[in-house]
Amino acid sequence: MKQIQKKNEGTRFKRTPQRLAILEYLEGNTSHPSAEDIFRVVSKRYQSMSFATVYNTLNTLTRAGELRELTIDPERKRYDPDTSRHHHLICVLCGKIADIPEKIGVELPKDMAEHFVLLGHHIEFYGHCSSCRKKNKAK
Amino acid sequence: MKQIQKKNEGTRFKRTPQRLAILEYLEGNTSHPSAEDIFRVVSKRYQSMSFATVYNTLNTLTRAGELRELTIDPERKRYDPDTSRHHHLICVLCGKIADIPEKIGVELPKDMAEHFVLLGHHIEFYGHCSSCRKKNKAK
DNA sequence: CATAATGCTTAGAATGATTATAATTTATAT
DNA sequence: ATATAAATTATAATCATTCTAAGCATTATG
Repeated sequence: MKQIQKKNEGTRFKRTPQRLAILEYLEGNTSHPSAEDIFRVVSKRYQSMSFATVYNTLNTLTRAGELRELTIDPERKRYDPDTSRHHHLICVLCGKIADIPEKIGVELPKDMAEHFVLLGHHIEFYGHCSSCRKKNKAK
Repeated sequence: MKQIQKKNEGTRFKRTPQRLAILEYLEGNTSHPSAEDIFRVVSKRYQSMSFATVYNTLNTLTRAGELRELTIDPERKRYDPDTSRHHHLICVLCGKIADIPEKIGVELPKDMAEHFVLLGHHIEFYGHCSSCRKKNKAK
């Protein structure tokens, strides 16, 4: 994300305070926030901030390849400032999403691999996170 | 899907013509249709069919474990009558979604596996399908 | 086979996420 | 300083999905 700020210097990407506030919030953020999550936090500082600005900025960053849109939550888009290849682990109890490094070798079955040009893949792991696991034991 | 029909005999699942038409359409269907896709086809036969009935039925089937809701398309839910564990291959050019059998061994990194109770996983493969590949070559 | 009870269907309204619009404001390069 | 292009804003619009309330149809039962 720091790169975003650098990368966009000297381009026609205007460094408005609203955008900088959104970038600052996203920088290193591993919570996979929705647009609303972002709006809620950032609009506290910039009271004039509009929801539209959040969406505009997220779309601009996504188009620029600086942000990854996640299609994991069926109710809303989530955003991930980590655009490197990695996977996700979803707690089906609390909904938290964690990152998993891409060390996992995965292959398409041969018959399909012959016909399909593979560009990438994404794994969603489902289960119970450690904190929910503990809560359940406590019962 | 045939099982749905059997399975629900004798239960309080009412076998209305609308539901049977939806079940028939879904039976063996590998197109991963959206609610609208289903409505478009099925409402041709049952002209009185309401969109709400499609949603109601899809939700009922999903809750009964007879249908799988896919969170792959960021714009809308897709439905898969194959509820067995398997993965998907998405053509980023035409949007078609194909099934991949679950023969693929995948493991969580050890440090994460220790803390997380893993229930399942789902892989999305992205690339170009054979038909789009041919079209592109033709240019 | 008649009927009650429950569950289903329906149209339309409501909701919630996201995008579009159009006027105003601001960052940036000159 | 200022022009220009681009961003912000409030609001309206759109699209998928859910809710509601009234009437209707399946199913179990007598």
